[in-house]
Amino acid sequence: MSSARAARGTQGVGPGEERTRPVTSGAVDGAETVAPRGIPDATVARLPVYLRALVNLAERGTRTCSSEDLAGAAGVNSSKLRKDLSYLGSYGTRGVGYDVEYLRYQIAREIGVTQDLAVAIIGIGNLGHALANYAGFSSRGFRIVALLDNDPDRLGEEVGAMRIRGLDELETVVAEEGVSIGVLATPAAAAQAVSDRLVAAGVTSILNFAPTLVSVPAGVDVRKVDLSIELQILAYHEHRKAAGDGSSDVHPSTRTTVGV
Amino acid sequence: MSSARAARGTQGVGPGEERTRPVTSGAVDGAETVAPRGIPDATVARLPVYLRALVNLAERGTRTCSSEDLAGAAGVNSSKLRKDLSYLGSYGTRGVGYDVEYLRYQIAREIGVTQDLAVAIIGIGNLGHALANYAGFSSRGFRIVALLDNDPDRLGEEVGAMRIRGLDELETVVAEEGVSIGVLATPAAAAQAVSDRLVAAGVTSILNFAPTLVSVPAGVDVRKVDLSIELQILAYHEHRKAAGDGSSDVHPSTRTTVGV
DNA sequence: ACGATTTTGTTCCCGCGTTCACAAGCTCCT
DNA sequence: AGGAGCTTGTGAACGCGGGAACAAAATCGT
Ligand SMILES: NC(=O)c1ccc[n+]([C@@H]2O[C@H](COP(=O)([O-])OP(=O)(O)OC[C@H]3O[C@@H](n4cnc5c(N)ncnc54)[C@H](O)[C@@H]3O)[C@@H](O)[C@H]2O)c1
Ligand SMILES: NC(=O)c1ccc[n+]([C@@H]2O[C@H](COP(=O)([O-])OP(=O)(O)OC[C@H]3O[C@@H](n4cnc5c(N)ncnc54)[C@H](O)[C@@H]3O)[C@@H](O)[C@H]2O)c1
Repeated sequence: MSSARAARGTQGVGPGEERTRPVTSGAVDGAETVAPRGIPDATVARLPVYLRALVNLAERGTRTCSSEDLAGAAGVNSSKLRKDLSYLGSYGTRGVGYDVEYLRYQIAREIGVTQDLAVAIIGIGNLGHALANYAGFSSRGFRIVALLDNDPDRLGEEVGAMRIRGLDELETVVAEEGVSIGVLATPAAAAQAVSDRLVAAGVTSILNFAPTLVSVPAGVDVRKVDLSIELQILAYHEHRKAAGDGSSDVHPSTRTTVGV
Repeated sequence: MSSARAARGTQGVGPGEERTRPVTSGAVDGAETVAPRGIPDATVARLPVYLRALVNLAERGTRTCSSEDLAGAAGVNSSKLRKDLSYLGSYGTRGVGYDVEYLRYQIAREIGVTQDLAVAIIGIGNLGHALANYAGFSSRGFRIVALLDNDPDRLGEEVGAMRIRGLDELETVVAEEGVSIGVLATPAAAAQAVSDRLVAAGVTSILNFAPTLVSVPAGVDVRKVDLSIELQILAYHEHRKAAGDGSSDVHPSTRTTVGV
């Protein structure tokens, strides 16, 4: 309880969350420098990208890399990368670059995936099956400890190396396995109710695939993955590309650097 | 050479794209007022949310709604909602609110989902199956016209109401069905190559589920959905919640219900 | 030993996005 | 008819994030 952070989770797509850090530019006098703890949300969202890029580099045998290299691998501006990393500390060496292994560890530690977090998936239908079978989670700091569904026909079914259990075991599983993240893959109509039970059982992070808003108390984070919305955003641009051909926007011809 | 510098699509998670509209303060004199066409990316990302909320309201029989109502249903600030809608035009009535049906149509038209867009899914494994079986896409402006895979064992397999076809049919399908959006659900190693073929065949929008960057020429949009990254972002906050319990700020001013 | 070179960490600035606050406009009641 | 009460649409303030530019540090070469 406690930890009444100002209302946090609602959406997840954009960094449109809220307060980032209490830095408060102010500083009337040089007395208080304020604890610099608190990494901007935009940076937090990129750390996993850097982590993955570092893992790839390490697998390829690279020992050190410059911010330029890493930024290229992660698909971001090198200046942004350096600023992001500077929030964690000074883990690079000027004139040399970053030690891949060391930085990898530091980022993993900052994210908190040095030891696996327990994850439960609720709603083992089409999507739930895919998630349960996905090997990528376990290699990235997560341990799927339970698959829950309320359809009697599914109970006991083996998915991956795991058995589907009844929804009535939710509270037990969360407590016994120390589940910290719940993945919602139920129909939209069931999402809020399941979310409420997860929260009541002590889960404080939810990844929601159902196309609906779930309300949670302060202190609980919800991120939403909405594939229809992703497609519709693409549709908008597609639409504009086709229609606005002669209006304002560029030709489909070579306009490499659109920006700036 | 770093070059390449894919103009538009790289990430998809944040609104951290680039140019929003070519407004460019310009207009030395009061002659040209500049075409107001060009909706901010952040707004575009929310339009589908509003659209869904409106559909829900309509199904519930609601005829009109205020910006406050709609904002509540969509989980955003009403002020933001009004400003977002103002980019589309003046579709509300002061003192009354918005006509649900009318606004729904206007947003759908702006997004470009009044007639269905053709979608092809490439890589019909765990995730591809789930996507192919998902009914939610067809009801939201998309028509899945092809399922492609390069595994000979999968060819001909029926998924949903559709047969899996070979990757060699990619170009044919794109041309014949007028595919405008390609969904990448192949392993990461194959993503870039498939993306290249899609683009060469004329596809200008890609939704990428593979945990890797795909580079595309200017004019092609890529949005990335990365579930491991979503989990890791949750992990970060989880981590902080557990560790920073006594470290920082905030009084326990129990602030409930987030969105509403 | 010392300067040239490389690359980080940081500062500064600009522009987008969010939010407040209010004027404009519509409806309804008296 | 006229005013009271809402609700939209927008102008303005402001804070965050992105990117360029620069200063500090470390290595290399001579
Ligand atoms: N399949 C996709 O590709 C896809 C894409 C986008 C969004 N989604 C969303 O993800 C969710 C799951 O999609 P799906 O295709 O897997 O649906 P599905 O119908 O195949 O699976 C839903 C599962 O949830 C179970 N369930 C229902 N109520 C439950 C409850 N109260 N508690 C626990 N389990 C419950 C059902 O028994 C079923 O097994 C839906 O909200 C859907 O809109 C799916
Ligand atoms: N399953 C999940 O829940 C999940 C979660 C996050 C990310 N992903 C990512 O989504 C992608 C698909 O995941 P999955 O679990 O379905 O994997 P999968 O191995 O089950 O399916 C991949 C499919 O792609 C096909 N394929 C391989 N190379 C191909 C090519 N060149 N052209 C066309 N098809 C090809 C394979 O035959 C297979 O059917 C992967 O990149 C994975 O990392 C999956």
